[in-house]
Amino acid sequence: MSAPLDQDDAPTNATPKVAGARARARAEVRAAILAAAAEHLAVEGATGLSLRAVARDVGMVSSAVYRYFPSRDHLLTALIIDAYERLGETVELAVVASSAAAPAARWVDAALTIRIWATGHREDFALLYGTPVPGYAAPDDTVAPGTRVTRALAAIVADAARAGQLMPASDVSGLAVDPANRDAFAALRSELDLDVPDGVMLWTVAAWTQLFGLLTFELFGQTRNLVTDDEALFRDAALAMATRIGLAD
Amino acid sequence: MSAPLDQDDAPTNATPKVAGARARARAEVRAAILAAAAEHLAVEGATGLSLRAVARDVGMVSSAVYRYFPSRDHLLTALIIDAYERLGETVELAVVASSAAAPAARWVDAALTIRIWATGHREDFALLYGTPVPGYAAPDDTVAPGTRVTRALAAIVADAARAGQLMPASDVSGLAVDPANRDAFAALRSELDLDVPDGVMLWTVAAWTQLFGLLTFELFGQTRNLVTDDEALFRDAALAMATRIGLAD
DNA sequence: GTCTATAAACCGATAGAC
DNA sequence: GTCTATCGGTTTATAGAC
Repeated sequence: MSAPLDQDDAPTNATPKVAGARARARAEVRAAILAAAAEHLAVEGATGLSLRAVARDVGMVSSAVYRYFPSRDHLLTALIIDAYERLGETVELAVVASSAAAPAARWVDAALTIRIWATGHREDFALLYGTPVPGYAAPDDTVAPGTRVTRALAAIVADAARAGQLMPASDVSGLAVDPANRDAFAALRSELDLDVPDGVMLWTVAAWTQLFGLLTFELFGQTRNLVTDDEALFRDAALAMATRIGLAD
Repeated sequence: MSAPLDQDDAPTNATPKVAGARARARAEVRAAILAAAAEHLAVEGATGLSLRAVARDVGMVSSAVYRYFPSRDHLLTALIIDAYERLGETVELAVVASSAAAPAARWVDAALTIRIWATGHREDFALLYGTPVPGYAAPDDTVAPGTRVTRALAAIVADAARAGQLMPASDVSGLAVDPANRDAFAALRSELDLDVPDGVMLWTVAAWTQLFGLLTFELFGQTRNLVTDDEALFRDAALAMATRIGLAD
């Protein structure tokens, strides 16, 4: 551990003359706070995130942080949105990059991309998909960034359908969905440009929950000693679901 | 907000006289502590579980609780084991009770039983399957109770296999599993008396993660506005997985 | 085995000087 | 915008009287 700093701490960039561009400085401090908070997340979890501790790490005093984030919950919200955006962007890039590949391969690739991100950012994964922080209600700002991953996955299925590379088994395309959810599925279909039968949508949703269920089990220790190679199981499961959806390989 | 109390607050039960058969009294106090702790879990989550607050609720002083649980972590462990046992017992009972029914129906029934328990005990579900408590490492005592649910689900597949009511599709029974996990699958097979091909085991594992993934999404708010009737989606997905495994209906 | 009292930390949030 | 100082609360855990 190094001694706490009470001066600027800008390792990569040259320190701007402090009287100069206030706006830029502010953005930098904000980023520094977020970075320190993210580190804290890894150790104490979201519940234990403390503005004071973060301030200490970044070399400020607690009250100064309130100029950047009006409360602990606002800081938490910023962290959540950031994490959603980074994960979403990562998956979107992978999906775009693989657009020439076969749909099933694209699905598996996207799934593995999610897994790599999740295993490399366990604390962020827990923040997004783990137990909600007690007493904290995520504001609506977080919901749009949260859909990026889902949209990216759905785009693979949508692309396949448009390209005629979606060939669901007969017992899938004819699968009936509970009437209670028929309207919701219709809304989802248009929302995601997913011009596929209900059965395919059901399996797509199933595959989606599957991916995150498997990751949750792996990262939260539920598969202790269950399997030797978690990635291999994940890949096998992802491929099985892809072919079940009807994605061509 | 009501004024804080410094006296007993026992709405339903009469306060037991603190003398008498020490051993029984001890067990009762222990149970009272656990009950109060469980209530607390619902509000503050596992991370925020506080021995003092629990002591306050049960009408003791904090130091007295240390006679029953040597530390906060021991209390947490007891809570985890209790929850696992209760869920496990619930599912086991359901599986036994349905032993005369068709395998697919048994699977859906067991799945719905899990869901009912989970939705009725959100905090326990989060404790067992949510984000691990930072700084707390679950001791090995918790792993055996944790397998009860899994075993109960696997028993349905095993029973079906023994009764000749397991008819996996040809693309399932012939499904190859990554060589890295072949030994693990073999161990699992004998551990669970699951005399089925690798492909069926893979789909069983997939279905298992599926159930909990769906529940995690539902209970942790990931399916906000996604679907109208969560139970219906859950049932549809469970049935789809059951038939995919090859369970007869 | 329960109590009082205490140590030694921690927290979010605010007031007001500079 | 950063600082000191502070309010009013929280926690785990222990010492020692009864």
